[in-house]
Amino acid sequence: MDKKSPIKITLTERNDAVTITQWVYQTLRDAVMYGEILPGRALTIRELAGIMDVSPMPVREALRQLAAENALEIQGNRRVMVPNMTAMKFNELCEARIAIESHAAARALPYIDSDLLDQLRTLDNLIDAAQEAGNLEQISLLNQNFHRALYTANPHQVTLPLIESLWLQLGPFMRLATNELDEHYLVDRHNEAMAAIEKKDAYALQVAISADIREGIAFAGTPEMLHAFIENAGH
Amino acid sequence: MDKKSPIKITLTERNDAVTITQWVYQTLRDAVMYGEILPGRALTIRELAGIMDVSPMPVREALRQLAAENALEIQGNRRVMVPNMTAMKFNELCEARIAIESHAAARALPYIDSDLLDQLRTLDNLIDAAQEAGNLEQISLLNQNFHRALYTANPHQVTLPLIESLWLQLGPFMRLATNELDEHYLVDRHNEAMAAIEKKDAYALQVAISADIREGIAFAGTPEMLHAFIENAGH
DNA sequence: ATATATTGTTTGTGATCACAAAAGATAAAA
DNA sequence: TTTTATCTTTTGTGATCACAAACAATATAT
Repeated sequence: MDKKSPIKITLTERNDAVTITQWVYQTLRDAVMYGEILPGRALTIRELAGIMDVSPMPVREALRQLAAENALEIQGNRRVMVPNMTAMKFNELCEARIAIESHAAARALPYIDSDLLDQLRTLDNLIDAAQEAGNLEQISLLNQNFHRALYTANPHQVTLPLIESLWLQLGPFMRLATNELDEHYLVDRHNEAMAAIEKKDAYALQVAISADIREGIAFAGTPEMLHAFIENAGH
Repeated sequence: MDKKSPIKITLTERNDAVTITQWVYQTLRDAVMYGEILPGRALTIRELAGIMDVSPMPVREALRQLAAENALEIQGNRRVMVPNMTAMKFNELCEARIAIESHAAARALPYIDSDLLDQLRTLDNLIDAAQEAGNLEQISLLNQNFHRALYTANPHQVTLPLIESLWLQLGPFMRLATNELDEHYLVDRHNEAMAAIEKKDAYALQVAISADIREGIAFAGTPEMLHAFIENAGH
């Protein structure tokens, strides 16, 4: 029955306060972000609807939304899939992250108060703990929370949706690489970021954020490793 | 019958090679970009479907896609509308444009050949002509084409969708201001950009693009004018 | 007159169906 | 074996419908 590799999706608990479309969207988004769907694998509405036990309608809407966020790709054939990755594109995504996120950080700086600083410190401690425990998923989740908390300090911020789109596009391939890593070494750049915040030093903050992003990538594996995964991911 | 102000949307010709959903999407996108829909005005699926003489289904999908691109806002009440603008948010959008587009320009620079340079020159001449003719819509359309052509020179480029999202968010309010301008003065920064390209000077290119964006905003009106429009747009 | 309850209407959501296009499978021809 | 043609199945699209939640308007009570 399965056309190609069977799709295995982690189904989270249905919350009644949320529409079916929203639940389907979140579920598929997580599946993409955590690399549960192979790039190039054709996604059909009815198949997903069957897996998730809903009608095709909410799936249609969720797929379209994810495509608009560049998490999925709709080909001319109307086929939907996780886009294939290339080494060059991966690099562009990383550089885009650095450019936009360091900008977002600098723009948020004037709005950061001591409350938020405490909150960031708490997140940083949680990350340290997750790192000792070697929980990779927890680390990347908490790391996202750290960055999100920083950027959203700016109440007029407009770049977070764009940043989330980049995270979504990188997500599946970060995972592919980190799966193979049993040992990892990560300098804590968050401390540098928080020191910069305390000094209200925008430039130092940008440097710290850039370094954090670059090392998060490096943490995903050596360039050679990453490229091997990326180029073979479609097959 | 009209709940509030009647919605007037420019209906372009239906192309049979395109799905109804795509046509509806493009039509609504243009309507938002050109400020044909008032910010805060509630958009209902059935009303738009009636105006465009299609079933509610394609309208639903188009609205969701535009919302995912931050062109529309879905409130908790499930109401859809063009988001209201504030002076601070407007400023954030402009600064985000500058940060991302100058990055995209620098990343495209190594890929620009003489063919594309000629193409840019042609566009620049068309802009000059439109400027003499005083055709505001033509100017902003050609200006977008100029920027798009530049950024897409990079075949691995990933930021154009993000940039288009920013253009969409700014579009309606650029229009509100420019409507009131009968006289305008615009330095041609595109020449500076092309000079930087010829010299393969990334920094000079970023300066030129930044200046072009800033003056495109200034061209939309004095800050005071703009703010007056923005703050009153919702009422 | 103001606040509260009730009724009728509109709206988004999600399910089902019909249909044409795309993909896959099978048979025929080279 | 490889290509080409024909048939079958699957799939996205778009229309229609049922229903509950949101909204608007009216009536009732304070």
